[in-house]
Amino acid sequence: MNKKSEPTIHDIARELKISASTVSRALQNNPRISLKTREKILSLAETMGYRPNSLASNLRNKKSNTIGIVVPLINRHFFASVISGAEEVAFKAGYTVVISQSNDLADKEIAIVHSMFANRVDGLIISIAMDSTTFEHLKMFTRKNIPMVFFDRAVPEIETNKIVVDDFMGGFRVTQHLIDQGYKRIGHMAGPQNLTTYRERKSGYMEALSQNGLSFDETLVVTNKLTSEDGTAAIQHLMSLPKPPDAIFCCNDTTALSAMIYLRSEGYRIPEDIGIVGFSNEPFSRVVSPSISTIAQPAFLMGQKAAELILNQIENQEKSFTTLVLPTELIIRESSNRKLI
Amino acid sequence: MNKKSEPTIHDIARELKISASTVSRALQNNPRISLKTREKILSLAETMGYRPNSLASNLRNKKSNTIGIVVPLINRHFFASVISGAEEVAFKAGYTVVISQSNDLADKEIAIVHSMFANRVDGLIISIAMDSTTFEHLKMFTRKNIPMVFFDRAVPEIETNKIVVDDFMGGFRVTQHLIDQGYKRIGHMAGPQNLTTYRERKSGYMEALSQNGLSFDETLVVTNKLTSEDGTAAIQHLMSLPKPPDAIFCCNDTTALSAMIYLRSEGYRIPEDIGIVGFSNEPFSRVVSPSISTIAQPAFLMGQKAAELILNQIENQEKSFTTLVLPTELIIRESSNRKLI
DNA sequence: TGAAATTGTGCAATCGATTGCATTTTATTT
DNA sequence: AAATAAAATGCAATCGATTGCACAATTTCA
Repeated sequence: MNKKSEPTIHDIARELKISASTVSRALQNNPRISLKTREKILSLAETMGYRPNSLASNLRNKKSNTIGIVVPLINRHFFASVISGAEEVAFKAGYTVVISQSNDLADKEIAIVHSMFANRVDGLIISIAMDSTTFEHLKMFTRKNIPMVFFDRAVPEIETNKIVVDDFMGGFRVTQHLIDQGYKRIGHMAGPQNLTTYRERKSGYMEALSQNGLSFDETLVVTNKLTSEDGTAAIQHLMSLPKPPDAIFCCNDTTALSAMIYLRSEGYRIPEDIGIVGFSNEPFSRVVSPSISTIAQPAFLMGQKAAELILNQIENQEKSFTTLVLPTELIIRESSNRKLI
Repeated sequence: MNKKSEPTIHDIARELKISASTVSRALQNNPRISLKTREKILSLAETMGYRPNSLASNLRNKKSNTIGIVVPLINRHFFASVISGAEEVAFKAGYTVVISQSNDLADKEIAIVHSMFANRVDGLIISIAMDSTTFEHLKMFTRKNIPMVFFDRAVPEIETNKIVVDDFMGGFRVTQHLIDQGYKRIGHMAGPQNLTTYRERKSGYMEALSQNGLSFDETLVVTNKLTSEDGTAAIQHLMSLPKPPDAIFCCNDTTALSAMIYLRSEGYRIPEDIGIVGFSNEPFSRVVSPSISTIAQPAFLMGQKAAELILNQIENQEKSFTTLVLPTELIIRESSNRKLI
């Protein structure tokens, strides 16, 4: 590759017949260097096209100025938004962001986390893989006192910073809304119950039923991985029950959409015959027809907050852990609005 | 932070009363180290919880095993998909990916690129900011022989690897399709003409008109930044013309959607009265109603190819430059399909 | 058994920037 | 002018891993 290696502070020093220390200090605007020398150095650095080598200074300073972000899939609106928010804050603070996706595979997540440690990231922002059941690789980070923030999907048994949305209230609001709309048999498409996120949504759902004197019917709950296909399979199953539901709270918008598509192909009217509510407010939910009622999660904000938390821990030696519960917002759209609020 | 610093090869060496060189070699499975010593070392490394420090080895090897990716906005489906594809390939090859977003601002792009150079990325994958008009920061990379790949938005004057979709054919196909559907006055919402991408789409549009004996009417072309608001403003303008268009080729799906929403609010029927085609195949385009005809760009593939190209240059010292033109696919949906193909 | 060949390890420099402490230079004071 | 204080710069070690070359240990062969 580039044989002609880059100019270093030593090259500058040699040229000016001074020491590398002086050059280093001048470049950092250290007041111990006289204005005259500093200007000479800065100007030569400029003409030589000098660019500091972060690898070297990171090594010496034992600090990489890098934050790692691990998500299940970059190519998902929610995660991309979180990354976007985190990158924005990190960049402004002079940090670089390295990103990897676990594809929801535990093994890949472990490999990623080890690689991030090898790169000595100063902090880790992570939403764990659906598959992950052991967390030794993450405990390693807390043991080594490397700041970490879980977002969206957290590990309860690891004590560290967490940013979640209020999934319980989200599930509760959705269900209450459906009840308010006069739906009587409300089904639920749940996600993997090893993830707090989905457990909480289900709890909120159950609580709302209970508070309204509706009985909880386990047969109306389908648990799957929430892919588009899962959604189709689930809705088929639910509608084939002896007493099918008249409304469904889906744990994400993808399954909500699959359900809608299937229901419409079967001649059901939405929201008149069946009400549908999703979760996450995907970009498409607003524009499909009927538009999908859903819960908005402040993804971009979540990323910003995650980065702020991490930076606070890195730079201010903040030791205590924070759990941030961001509010969710119920967005009522056509798919559940039969009383036309 | 972590006072108790990490175990290093020296710690292992001291413990075993051997030299750090031996440890280093053993960890790399260098055959010069005897099996017995190697096993002793590996086992101790394991129990000490040793993790190599990439910063140090990167410095020594003058190689960061890192690829930089710069996009206008992470939080955009197309870019997120490219990143996702590139990350996948890079990770498999043992590379870390650092990502930044320019927000389409030239200044931020420059800062990012400099920071990536400071971090000594081994290669750069970039889609330039709409705002960028000077490219000194990118020429620096080519001058230093650091592999680079432009994707989607390339800089013609810089000779390096490029991956683009066939924008010309995309524009051509869209227009030909509209003509086939019997539309007579076809308008165009164009993007910033300093970007090849958008110039090519427009050229394709003009060529199709010409090949079909339709005259090109400059007043039917609106050029803007393709935001949702731009789309609304543009469609209002176009429809207020004395002789408004009966079809519009929008340079992205976002503006196509804005246009559709406005047109429907004004009582136009789509596709009967007006045909609309977008570009990029956003996830929402398939599911809105009417669904939006558009051009699919193989974003994930683009990211994979970009990473493969970069890796090939890094690892195989490939010197020649490649330009990859990926095919586009016209997806005919409701918004333009009045003859019901 | 001794010399040559083979195998295994260690020394020390290197990558480029940083920094505590020592030293030199300049300015200030008496 | 000498003494002291203040300011500017340099020396050398350090961060942790790598590697060419030298040296030591072991094996092989005559």
